[in-house]
Amino acid sequence: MPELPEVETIKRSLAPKIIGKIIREVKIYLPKIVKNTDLEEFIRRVTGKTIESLNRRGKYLLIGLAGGEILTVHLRMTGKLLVLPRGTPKDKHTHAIFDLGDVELHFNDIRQFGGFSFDLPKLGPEPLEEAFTLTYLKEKLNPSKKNLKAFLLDQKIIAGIGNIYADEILFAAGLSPKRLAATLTEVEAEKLYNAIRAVLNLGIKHRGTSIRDYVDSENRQGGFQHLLKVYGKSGALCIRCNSKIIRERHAGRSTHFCPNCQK
DNA sequence: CGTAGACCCTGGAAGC
DNA sequence: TGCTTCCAGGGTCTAC
Repeated sequence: MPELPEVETIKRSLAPKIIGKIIREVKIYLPKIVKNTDLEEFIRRVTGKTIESLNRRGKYLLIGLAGGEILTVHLRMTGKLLVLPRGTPKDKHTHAIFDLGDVELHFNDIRQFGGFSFDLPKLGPEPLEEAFTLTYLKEKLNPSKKNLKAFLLDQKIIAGIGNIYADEILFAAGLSPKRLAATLTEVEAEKLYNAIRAVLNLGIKHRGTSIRDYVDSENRQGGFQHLLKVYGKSGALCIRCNSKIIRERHAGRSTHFCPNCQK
């Protein structure tokens, strides 16, 4: 579900509520949410640890534990992390509860794709940090054989962009998702670079996009869904040129764009 | 190296 | 009304 702006919003709402708290007990109701580690070992490595930090890398949340270990969380499509009063009963889709004393952290995930790990895969640079430069983007565009949709979704190239923001970025840049990455001109590469930063920053400013399931740690929806220009708009008229927005499948994902003004 | 498709799941919407 | 089909914001694996 959540992409960079949603995970960033969750991080900001969650951090003041959990940093400094001690994980007194962990209950796992669905063992497969613990990835790459034996369940008993996972519980042992987490229990009794103070939460010292909360960071984001791409679409991952990084929970820094006393002693230096980092617990990573990926919410995939429908995962939620909710801070609730002590004793709140679990619901049908609550798969883990972290007892933090006065509050509990509930991991809730309808589709059961998300989970916890002590590993973090290799990811490209953060698009809103200094490491992501126009020069870097051009260096990656040039040899790539992917179309722009697949290029933006590749977490090893840039971390954190998902299906919604990829479509919105390409609209903002005036570029077709079908366009091959290596064919961009200097000017187009710069447009893409600026669109990536502008759209993601705007998404964060509006606290993410809530289309179906996304909420932050206080169960609040985002507001960026009201500002979408192409995602979910197939059949509607393009705000720039009045042509019909279409939907096609690219890179295995539903892709929305204006066939007239996205070149 | 690249991509296309299957897959992990549940549930809501749309089609018949 | 009820049954079926399609669709969903992600990432990983396999096959080619």
